Amino acid sequence: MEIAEKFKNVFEPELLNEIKAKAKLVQVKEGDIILDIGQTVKIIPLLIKGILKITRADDYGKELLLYYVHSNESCAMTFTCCMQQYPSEIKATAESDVEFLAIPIGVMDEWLAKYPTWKSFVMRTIRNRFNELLGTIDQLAFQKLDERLVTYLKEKSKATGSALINLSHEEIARELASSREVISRLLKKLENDNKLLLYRNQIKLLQAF
Amino acid sequence: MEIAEKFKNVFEPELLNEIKAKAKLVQVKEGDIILDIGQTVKIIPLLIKGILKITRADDYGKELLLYYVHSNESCAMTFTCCMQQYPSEIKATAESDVEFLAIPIGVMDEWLAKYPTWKSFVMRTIRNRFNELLGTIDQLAFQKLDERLVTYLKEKSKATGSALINLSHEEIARELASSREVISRLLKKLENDNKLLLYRNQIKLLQAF
DNA sequence: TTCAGGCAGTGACTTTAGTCACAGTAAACA
DNA sequence: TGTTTACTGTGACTAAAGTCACTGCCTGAA
Repeated sequence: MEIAEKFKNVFEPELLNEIKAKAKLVQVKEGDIILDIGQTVKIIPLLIKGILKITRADDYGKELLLYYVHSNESCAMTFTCCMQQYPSEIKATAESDVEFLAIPIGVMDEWLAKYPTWKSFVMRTIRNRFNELLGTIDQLAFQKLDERLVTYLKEKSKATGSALINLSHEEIARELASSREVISRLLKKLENDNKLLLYRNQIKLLQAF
Repeated sequence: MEIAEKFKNVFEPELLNEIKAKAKLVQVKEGDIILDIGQTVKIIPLLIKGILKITRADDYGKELLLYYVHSNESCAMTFTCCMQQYPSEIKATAESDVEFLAIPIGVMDEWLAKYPTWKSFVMRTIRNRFNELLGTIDQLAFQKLDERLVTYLKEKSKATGSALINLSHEEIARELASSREVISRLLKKLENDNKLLLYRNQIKLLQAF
């Protein structure tokens, strides 16, 4: 089994064996919703390939991007939710085709006590997600929409590893909890400032960005 | 030692003994800063009495209230920061006179593996703080300032257990990352709507609130 | 008792963001 | 190929929030 190899520098050998024995490989397609708000957390995902997008939504359809989960990472929310079988407060969508190891929540408790590498993985993950949420809060509280848009595009580009971003203005507005027209205008201003080029469903970031 | 009694329904007896042996009682005055942004976390606080206010600040002085830590609770940030000796991303101020048990971070690791009640306390705390951060994000992303102000006043009242809130408009503006004049106007509107009464450095919430 | 400093109220204005309406254009597909 | 649909651009307006400037008032220290 090649899969657990990805984690061989993260977890101790015994734990890797446990993972091999207990985890199930799951594959989902781009756009699939892994977990929606209100659903009960049933597994802990360990990402092997692809990117998960974690978002938050209000009662009437508005949405907001919180952070991405990359390969070799996991989602802190699931750790803490699963321990006591609480429903999820967030939504996880496959940003690209995704493969992950689904770890049954039952082993969480035991592994935490038994495997130091698991414990520090969990703590590191929680710490990172906390900081990402704080980053999101900073953006919302202290930055204007044009700055948030720039940050968003940079992150998106970094996440996909490309200067070409395939998104409509509508989708961007959605993830920033704003509106399409406003995003269109701000993007146009960035284009006029030679920071990027606009195409239909596509944005190309330039060096100056 | 009476102190650990407060936690006798939360932790197992052995752990209580350890706490008695290793923790140090600390008393601070209203307004004291327990931990500032950038400082290294040296202890885990277990609150016995009073309220801690956790805030976030940007590079140029603007501030934002994140959440309160009440009696019998702790701060999730310190858990995860201390594990790897990272600097704090947040600021903790004593909202009232505060007493807490300072637990040396060294024991964290050991207790997590050894005491199930400690582990679930930690996980519960992390989960609660996550949800509070999500609440803050919701407010910022989806609510207008007048709604945020109302929520803020309600929380404040709940935290202190009183319908009388001793704050200047300036301070409120600060914690909502807004400006004094705007808050003054919104408060005035609430007063006109018979939701509250305004005094110098004091606000009285009415039933209608 | 006076007076300086902190606090509150408010008018006038600017900036930022959101909304409405509509036009033009690219892509999809029948 | 022509038609439909989704995406983009933009003017005009409204709403929300922030800023500036000034006034008056309460209160605590001299």
